[in-house]
Amino acid sequence: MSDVRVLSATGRKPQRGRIDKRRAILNAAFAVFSRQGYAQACVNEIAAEAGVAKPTVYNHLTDKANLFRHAIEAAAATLTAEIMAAIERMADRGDDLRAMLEAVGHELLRCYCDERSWAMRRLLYAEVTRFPDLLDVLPVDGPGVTKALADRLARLCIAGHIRPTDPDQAAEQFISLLTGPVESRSRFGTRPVAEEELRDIARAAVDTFMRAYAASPQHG
Amino acid sequence: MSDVRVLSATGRKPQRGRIDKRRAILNAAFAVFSRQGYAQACVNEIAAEAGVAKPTVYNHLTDKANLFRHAIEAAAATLTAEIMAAIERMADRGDDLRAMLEAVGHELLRCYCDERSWAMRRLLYAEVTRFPDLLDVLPVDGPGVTKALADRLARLCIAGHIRPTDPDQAAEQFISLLTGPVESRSRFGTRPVAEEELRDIARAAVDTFMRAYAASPQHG
DNA sequence: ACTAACTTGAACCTACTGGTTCAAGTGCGC
DNA sequence: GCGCACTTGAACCAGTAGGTTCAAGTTAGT
Repeated sequence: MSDVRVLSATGRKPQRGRIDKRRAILNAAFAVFSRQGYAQACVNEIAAEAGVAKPTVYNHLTDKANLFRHAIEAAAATLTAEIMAAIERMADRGDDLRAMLEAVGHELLRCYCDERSWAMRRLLYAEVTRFPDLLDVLPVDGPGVTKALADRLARLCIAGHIRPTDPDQAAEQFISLLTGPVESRSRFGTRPVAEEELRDIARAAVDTFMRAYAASPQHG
Repeated sequence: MSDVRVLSATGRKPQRGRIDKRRAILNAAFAVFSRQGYAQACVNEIAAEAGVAKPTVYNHLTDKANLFRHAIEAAAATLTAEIMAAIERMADRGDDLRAMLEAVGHELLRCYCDERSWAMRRLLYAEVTRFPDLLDVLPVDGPGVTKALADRLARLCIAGHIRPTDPDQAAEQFISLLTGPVESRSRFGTRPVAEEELRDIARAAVDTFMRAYAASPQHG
């Protein structure tokens, strides 16, 4: 996957600054792609925003397409890490199911509404025909997070806290109940959603989810 | 909204062929934009696909931007009409709530999975920053359809078939339960979803919805 | 038949942008 | 201090595409 020879012919190790430059380029690339979209984004501008000369960009990442790929992947890795941390936190407070689901739901929505997150979804949605494989890196509503959530739900199922069901489907629906409403209300991320509204959406989603999936009727 | 003088100085009426040309242009434009995206689409190709000379395109729709706008709006009108018809059908078979919801859900998903529908969502998602106002025309998960569905649900609520709730929220969640799973499974429309799978998703959505919203526990 | 509206094809202009080249420079290990 | 790897800036090339112009049709009302 790495595009550039990091070991030269003489075995000299790459300098410290090089990797910083690469990171700067990828960050700038993601920022510019986010604002302009793939086709409209201009490599010149990316180089400028990264504080780097244009040939340096082409030295690190051969193509515009490659630049896009790696920029997306890098950004997705960051975002996904944050989300996974939120899901891991589900393990802790195991007493109150509803409170726990609301907490994790709210956390997920906060990640989902992050500016970078919207930008990433916009880019992936737009360029899915040109870069079909990139879908796998999608945060929040991507396969990775859904799977992780399904695992958690499966445990809750075994523990008898939710009724017996297909955990994959339950996770899918839980995510949908969270992200769907926020999608329309925020107009694809162009209008900021108040923190309070996010809470409400998460609460409503959990309420519906509990009514449908809770083992004992504890939604009183 | 119309860009071109349809009445000339002498009051001559526009020819029959003119409107046909316009329609051909808009259709071709939507097709090409769908395939290529806004920036990558080339007006030359649109003209060619419409069987029309390039200046004719600029005669009817001044700009590339305007061309995009009108192409989207025209396509959205068509799609929305189909969907509304599906929702109207909810009025009929009023006996079996579950069957009715499954039917309309399945129908909605079929519209949602139409190739044109995917293309439209891709385009809107991608260009929402450049054309923020276009979001209002979005079919299925747009404001129009959600509102119409909410109206239906409100009636069901009054009739006592579903428990007392905010119909807007219920509609929002119903749509989310339908579209969310299909979104991830079809990889943003790049992978075809089998008819049978669509049925399953609709069934699962309705099941969860009924468990959460049905007045009497009729999900036995 | 006359004329105004519209269409056509092709050439044309202009701007932009992906990508390359090159000579001069810079930092760093030895 | 030497030399290698990398960076830089600027010029450069080539392809592409939005938009215009123009002369030559074509259509259809009167």
